[in-house]
Amino acid sequence: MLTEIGIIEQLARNQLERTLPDGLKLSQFIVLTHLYRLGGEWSPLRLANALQVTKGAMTNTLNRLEKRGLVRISADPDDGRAKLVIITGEGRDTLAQCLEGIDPLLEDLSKNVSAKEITGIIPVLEKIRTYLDTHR
Amino acid sequence: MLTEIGIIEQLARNQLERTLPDGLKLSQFIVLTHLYRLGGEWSPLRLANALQVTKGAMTNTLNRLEKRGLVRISADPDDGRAKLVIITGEGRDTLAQCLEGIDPLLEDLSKNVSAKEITGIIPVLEKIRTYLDTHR
DNA sequence: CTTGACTAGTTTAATATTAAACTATTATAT
DNA sequence: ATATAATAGTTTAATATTAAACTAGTCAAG
Repeated sequence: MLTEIGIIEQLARNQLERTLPDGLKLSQFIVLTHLYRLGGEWSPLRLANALQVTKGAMTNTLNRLEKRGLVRISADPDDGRAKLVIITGEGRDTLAQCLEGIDPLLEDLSKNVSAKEITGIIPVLEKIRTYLDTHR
Repeated sequence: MLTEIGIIEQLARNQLERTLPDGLKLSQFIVLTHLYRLGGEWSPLRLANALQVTKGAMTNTLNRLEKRGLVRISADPDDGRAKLVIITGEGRDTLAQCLEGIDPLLEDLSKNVSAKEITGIIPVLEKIRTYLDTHR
């Protein structure tokens, strides 16, 4: 089962990456999606933990997103060690553009796998994720 | 849903990698598992396609496995360009040892997610995989 | 046969990621 | 208050991966 999940992840990653605009990496897209969906200001460390990468990787990803103007990074006024990251208007626009590219893929997928099947597996996936998340 | 799958993949990858013996990478473990489960001789290219990595990555992985004596690589007698890869006895032993390390993880998982739930999602995962596999 | 297109595998340069060392802050315990 | 531990983020060195160039072998058309 985990092998299956691994292969799906790689296939999906490859196809997604192909639809992203000029050099936006999947890691950057994921951070952008996260900031957009959950909203608010996130510290780099919280992002790294939520998305399961190291702090160093997050430093790199955030710097690239900031250079593109897709996120704004500021000092945390309450903690001199920390920073706060928030998605910019341009970031939201770019994300919307990405999602447009992805839509046809999901449309196509939904012709082969019913919405019912998808919604059926999500709770189980969440359970597995939660388990893995709390037992590491 | 794909985000969920992505995070599961990363969590599982991290935990699996921790159980593997001295410096055996997940990529190497996956190749070994594939060769063991499906048996027979596989060309590097077939392996690369089956496991969704580039030929270059497979060259690297196979060289490392060969140096450890876990696979044997020979020239394909029927095609001067090709090679054939097969798992060795030592490879099988090492794999068995890896699986022993993983067993407790799966045991633990099965306490939180029922076998029924797992077997329920597998056909859907396979469907998604097959779809992604044939539409790229 | 010979040429040209294709295929299998390797190599190269660029990039992403990791673990670990490091810097700078904050929290805690006495 | 002060020393120690813990935390947030960056940097570094090592490694894996990728796309693309490259080498060598095969196939197919004429």
